[in-house]
Amino acid sequence: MDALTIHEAAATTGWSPRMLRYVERVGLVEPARSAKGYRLYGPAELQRLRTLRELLDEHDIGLSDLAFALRLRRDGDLREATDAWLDAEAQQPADVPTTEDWLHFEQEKHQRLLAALASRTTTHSLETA
Amino acid sequence: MDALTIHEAAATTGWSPRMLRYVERVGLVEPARSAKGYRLYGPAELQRLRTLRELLDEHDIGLSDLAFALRLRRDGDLREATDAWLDAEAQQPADVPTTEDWLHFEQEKHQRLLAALASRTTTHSLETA
DNA sequence: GCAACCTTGACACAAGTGTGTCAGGGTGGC
DNA sequence: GCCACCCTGACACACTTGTGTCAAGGTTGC
Repeated sequence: MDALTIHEAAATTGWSPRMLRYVERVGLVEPARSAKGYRLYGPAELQRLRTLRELLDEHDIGLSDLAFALRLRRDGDLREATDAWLDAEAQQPADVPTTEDWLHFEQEKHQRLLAALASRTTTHSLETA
Repeated sequence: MDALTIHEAAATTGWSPRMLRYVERVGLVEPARSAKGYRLYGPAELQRLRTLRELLDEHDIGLSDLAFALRLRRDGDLREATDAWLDAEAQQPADVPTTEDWLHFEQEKHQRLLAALASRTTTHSLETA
C-alpha cells in the first residue's frame, strides 16, 4: 500500500520521473514493479533517492561515478585489478611482494583503520570486546 | 639517465604522446620534469602505463573511472559517504547500526577476505605465521 | 468511458571524455 | 645554427552522460 508511482516518487524526492528511470537504468535504485509493469517506490527507495541526491551534490560526483563504485564492489576481479594498480603508485619496482607480505600489509592497514575509527568515536576500549 | 622523453615513452608503451599528456592531466601517471619542463618517464612510469592499458582493455573501464577510484582512496570523506550509501543497498530501514556493530561487521568481512585469499593461493596455513 | 496516469522508444542538446592535429614558441644535439 | 624534438593551447570530432520533451500505446479510477 505504501508504494508510490513514479510521479509521486518524483514529487517527494526532487528527481524528475525521467531521471528516476535513468537512475534505474544505471542500476543505482531499482524499484519493484506491479503486475502490469508500473514502478513501485517504497520507503526504502525514497530514502535512497534522497540520500543519493545529497551524496552527488555534496561531493560533486556523477551517477556514473557511483555506478562504477557499485561495479567495483560487485566484480571482485575488477576490484582486485584496480586496487592492485592504484596500490602500486609511487612504488619502487623493487620486486613483487609475496602473498604473505600483502596479507600482512592489509592486516596492518585494517588495524590502522580500526584505531582511527575508535579514536574518532567514543574513547570506549575495543580490546575488551 | 634511464628516463625517456614523451615520444620515446609513447613508442614503448603504445600510447600516443597526446594521450600521455591526457593521462597525466587526469592524475593517473605523472612523470617527473626536467629543469626546462620536459616530461621524464622512468621505468616505473613505463610499467604503470603498460599495465594501465591492460587494465582498461580487460575490464572495459575508462580513465575517468580509474580517476574516480583514485579520488576515492585519497578523499576519506568521499570514500565513507559512497561506502555508506552503497552498503545501505537492499537493507531494511530497521534502524541504524551502532559503531560497534559496524566494526564487528567490518572485522568479519575482513576475516572472510583473508580466508578467501588463503584458499585461493597455496593451502599454506596462515595461523602458523 | 474518459481523463490522468503508466510504459518504452526516440529526438534533442549541453557538458564531459577520449583522441587527433595544428600553431606558436622554446630546447637539445651534432 | 638547424632540425628534430619539447611545451601549452586551441579547434575538431565521436561517443557518453545527464536531462527534457514528445509519440504511440496500455492501465486505472471514478
